[in-house]
Amino acid sequence: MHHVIVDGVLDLIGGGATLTSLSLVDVARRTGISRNSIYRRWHSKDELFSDVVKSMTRPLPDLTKQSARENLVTLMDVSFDRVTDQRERRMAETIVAEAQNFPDLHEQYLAEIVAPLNHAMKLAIRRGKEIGEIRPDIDENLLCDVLVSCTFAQSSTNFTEGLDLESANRRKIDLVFDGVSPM
Amino acid sequence: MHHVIVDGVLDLIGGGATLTSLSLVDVARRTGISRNSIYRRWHSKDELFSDVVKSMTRPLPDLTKQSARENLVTLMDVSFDRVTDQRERRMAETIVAEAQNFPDLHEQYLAEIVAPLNHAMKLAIRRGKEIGEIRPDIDENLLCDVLVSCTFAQSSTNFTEGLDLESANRRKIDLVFDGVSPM
DNA sequence: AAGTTACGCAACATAACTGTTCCGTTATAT
DNA sequence: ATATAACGGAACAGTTATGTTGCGTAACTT
Repeated sequence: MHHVIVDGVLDLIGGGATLTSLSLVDVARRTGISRNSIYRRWHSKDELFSDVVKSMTRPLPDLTKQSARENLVTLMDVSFDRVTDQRERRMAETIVAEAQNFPDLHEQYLAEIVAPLNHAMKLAIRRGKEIGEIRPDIDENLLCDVLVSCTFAQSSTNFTEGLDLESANRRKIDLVFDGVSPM
Repeated sequence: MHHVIVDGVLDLIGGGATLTSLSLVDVARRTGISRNSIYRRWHSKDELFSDVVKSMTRPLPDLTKQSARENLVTLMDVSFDRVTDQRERRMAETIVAEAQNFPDLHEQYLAEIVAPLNHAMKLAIRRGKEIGEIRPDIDENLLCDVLVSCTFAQSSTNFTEGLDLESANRRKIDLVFDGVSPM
């Protein structure tokens, strides 16, 4: 039941609803569960949304590869998968867009979804430095920012025309590693 | 009057409202203009929003510098300024988040806001290739995607801690140009 | 089998936005 | 000065969500 409702919320958000506009009436209609039962379980929309975000957390892969490039591509792919999922992407977009209306939810999102990816990225970068694959003078925050941006922004703007999504992350990593200047 | 209402909408969106949740009652209250007058001028919320997006278009700077790095930094700064503006950033985020509910608006946003920046970026990249500042084998779409992502994503995730925003764009350009691998 | 828990259905008052209408007032133009 | 256009105020019915309550039923426990 819990899972059905959380799932229904994700469906509705994925279908175009907004955190503000989503009504518990909609959720009840969608899931076939009485509005009453929903009110019994969650005392506010915020609590329900919090459980939805909790359901979105997934374990990140371990950094098993020896190559920093490989590890970073893996992380970007994971993040990209998440962005590719219509429901979770829309949920994330809506949380960002309505951060002011749901500040706690936004914070939870940053802490449970964004931060872990960020942390793993930095770890991979640091290891890349240790094994001499990344120059030691590179700003970890800056590089991390660039890479995470690439996976997140892809959804926000549809400017990616004629870009092979399968290999995009790998090619972006190569681009950032090798640079675009002539040797 | 026209301008006052459009401005009021931007204020409200910037203050946390959603395209869906924003009511013309709110707009009337905010602007002090009677709800009646608003209905007379715009027959739907979509038309009003369309004018709001129109008000957000700004001319992009010409690519006057000789250096591709400089031109690209300039473009990223312009884009970053836009993202820094609380109202326009929120408007953009909301349009993306509610693309399904307002497909025409989303298309207009892509065409009038995103596409021009994208186009200018690619032009700058192409010139960089011509003058030998960028390797000819670099995929323009890929590079453009990475750079535009950086400016757009900055808003979506607040992972940018300890990053000097003033110089961030320049340093990102340098990072992408020079690469992170040891020479 | 009896008790507890969870659920669905229905109703309720309250509140908010919509779209439209009618009417009075204030500018603006010629 | 007078006609036209633009505006504000107020009211209207229709729709929708909220939060709560009462009641009947189904399932699960011991």
